[in-house]
Amino acid sequence: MDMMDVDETSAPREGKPVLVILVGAPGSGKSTFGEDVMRSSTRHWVRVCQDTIGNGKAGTKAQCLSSATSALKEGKSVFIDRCNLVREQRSEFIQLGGGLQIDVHAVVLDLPAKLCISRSVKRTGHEGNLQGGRAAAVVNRMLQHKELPKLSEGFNRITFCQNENDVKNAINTYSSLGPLDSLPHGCFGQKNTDSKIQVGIMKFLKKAEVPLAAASTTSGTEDPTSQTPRNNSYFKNKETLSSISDNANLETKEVEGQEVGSADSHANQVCPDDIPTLAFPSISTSDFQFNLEKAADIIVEKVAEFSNKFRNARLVLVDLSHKSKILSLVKARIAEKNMDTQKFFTHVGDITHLYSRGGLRCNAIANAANWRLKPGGGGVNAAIFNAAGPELESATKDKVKSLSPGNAAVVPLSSSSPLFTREGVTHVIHVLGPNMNPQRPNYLNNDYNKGCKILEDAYTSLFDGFASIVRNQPGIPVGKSEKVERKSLELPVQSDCSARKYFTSTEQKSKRSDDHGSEKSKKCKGTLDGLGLAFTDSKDEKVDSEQRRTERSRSKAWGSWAQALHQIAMHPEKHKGDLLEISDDVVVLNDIYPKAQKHVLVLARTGGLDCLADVQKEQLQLLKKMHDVGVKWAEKFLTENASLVFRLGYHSVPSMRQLHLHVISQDFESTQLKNKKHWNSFNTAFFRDSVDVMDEVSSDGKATLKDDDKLLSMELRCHRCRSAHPNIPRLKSHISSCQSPFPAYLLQNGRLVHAPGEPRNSVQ
DNA sequence: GTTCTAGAAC
DNA sequence: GTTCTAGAAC
Repeated sequence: MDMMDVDETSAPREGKPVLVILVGAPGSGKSTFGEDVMRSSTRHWVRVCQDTIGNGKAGTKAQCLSSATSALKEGKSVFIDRCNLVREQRSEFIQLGGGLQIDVHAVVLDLPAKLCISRSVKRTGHEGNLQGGRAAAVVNRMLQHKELPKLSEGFNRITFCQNENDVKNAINTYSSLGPLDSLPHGCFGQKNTDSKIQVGIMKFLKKAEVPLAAASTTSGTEDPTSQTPRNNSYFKNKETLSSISDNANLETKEVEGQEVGSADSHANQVCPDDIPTLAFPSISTSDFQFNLEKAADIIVEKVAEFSNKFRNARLVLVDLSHKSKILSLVKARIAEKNMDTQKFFTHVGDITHLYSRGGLRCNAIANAANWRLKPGGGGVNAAIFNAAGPELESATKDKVKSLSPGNAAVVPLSSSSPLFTREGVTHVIHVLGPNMNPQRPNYLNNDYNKGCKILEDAYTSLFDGFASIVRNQPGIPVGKSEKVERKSLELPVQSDCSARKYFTSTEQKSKRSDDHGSEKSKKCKGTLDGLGLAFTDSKDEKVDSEQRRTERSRSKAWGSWAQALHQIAMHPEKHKGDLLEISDDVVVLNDIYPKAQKHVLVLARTGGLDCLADVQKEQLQLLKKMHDVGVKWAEKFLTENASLVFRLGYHSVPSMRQLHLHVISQDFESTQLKNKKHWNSFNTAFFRDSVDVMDEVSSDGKATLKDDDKLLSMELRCHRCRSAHPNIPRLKSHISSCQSPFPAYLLQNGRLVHAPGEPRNSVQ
């Protein structure tokens, strides 16, 4: 504050402003945070507050953006003081900072909801006029939709504060950030679900060492006034590690105290941007003295090429220092070309500690190698060999002896390597670029025609190598392919069993087991082999009946996403871990998008039996078997929860190929039940009760289909009291409390399965 | 089947 | 302004 307005001419070139996006509910203390920092900071700060910017009227995001822009252009650092709880609300501000090539930080005031509410209820004269009783509801609603910021959104640094002490520390950090200082990049202070996932995996791997979700900002670990980023030394791994290991232990205990579910249960927690990631240093620009501008052009060009081919992967250019010239050159080009910063961004940090110190998960890292592929030298090469342990050297030797400029070699990391256990890195890709340093081998004597060509080749080889890792992650799992595929790539354990398999063994097929009963190995084998669906049609199904049926049925075209159940029915042994039961006739599995508390599928294994329309009298026994197995599972679930009620039936027109019986509890309590079609497919005549289907096939040789599209767009009615509701949320809130008995129709013929004596009012 | 998102409905 | 739906893309 005592700092005078710094105009552009007198502002030191290095003293760049910083854009800090405050994230937090009303009452979380955003304004106080800004004010506290401004009170004691030697920087010139501007607080851009949406509540006050409108001069009495409600402010807009656009006003905030323009006000922030002009302050930043004047060299002033800016706090964005609005809730910014969801990603989309933050994105334009991040772009703004990216365009101006300045650091963009998030400070997340993730304090207990109770505290935020009590503060906003109490306060009077709040700028946003949010006070009194209304505040509680608003805060609650906002918090329900909060999306914690991620580095991949484009932040350089994120500080999470979960209690007042964290807030105090963060205020200190920013208060003492002088005009010429900068703060280390990365995630700080987060103890969220990500760490739980990782801990779960590490437990499974039985690794003693549990990675930090991120280096904590708790007092002492961070010195904001330091000009050198804490994570700048490649050679102090051991010391730095032990200095934070106390924290790590504390955190381990804390997290382990919580319920750590199975890997499966985390599937829906996987964040959308947990995708295969390659971190790479700039090739040839340090020791090999390659021209930075030319290198930056090539990096951006090659990244763009890669991104066009691979949508489900991301690349991160990493360098140690904030002052890295190559990073800022590349950053400028990213902004210029408006590149997707989800898929490509820059990161300041140590490439051997991206996850443990920066919260950035990378499956693969690139090494700027020497031609002999030997450890030592210096810089990135020494650091990576050092961090990876002796295994990397031997694995590299096994793979390739030497590297000529412009080439890359993919080396899988042993699961005992600290890079694997601590950072989640499964592969190191060695790259050798062109050399413009007379002191080093293969000196090009400033021939940039050759040099550029070689550097381009080097990046092409690097990205191709990464692509081969991504591609060799086994294919498409049940239902939604991409999500699980991401999951499989995200977690070291899975890569351990799947991706690496590609490199270490070509004889996995001989291992296919036929002991359906054994479930012992399901954790790894199941999930991993389970992902290995190939969509080539199998030859071992009953070809004769297949042909007859395809002739007969009106050859419905099944999309690629509709094949998963068919694949499972044909090759259940490949999916053991995902299945509840396998017999000669049927397979039982949980619906991966359950529409109720309990929702399983009983899948027919007969080839060519795709839907109810394909069913004939010859399948009557099969239908009975499916029904019996379905009832058996319903009864099993009823022993766990007697209040459930089950209904068994088929969709008149299923979305997934391969005849399957739904066994679904009638609470319909599921976040996966999202739209009218979902509801109506289980609660109109479109849903064909199994008992009725069996009766009809028995008497007429075929089931009646109710495939009118109108059924799926019918008004929403409660399945118990038949009351109508305007939309899905209102319907769901109604059914969560509706106690009416089921309609008489459902109470007949055993259409519902419930525990003996339950529900009380369902007596026929 | 899901995801994404424009724009209708409130 | 926000919530919710519905259609397209995959």
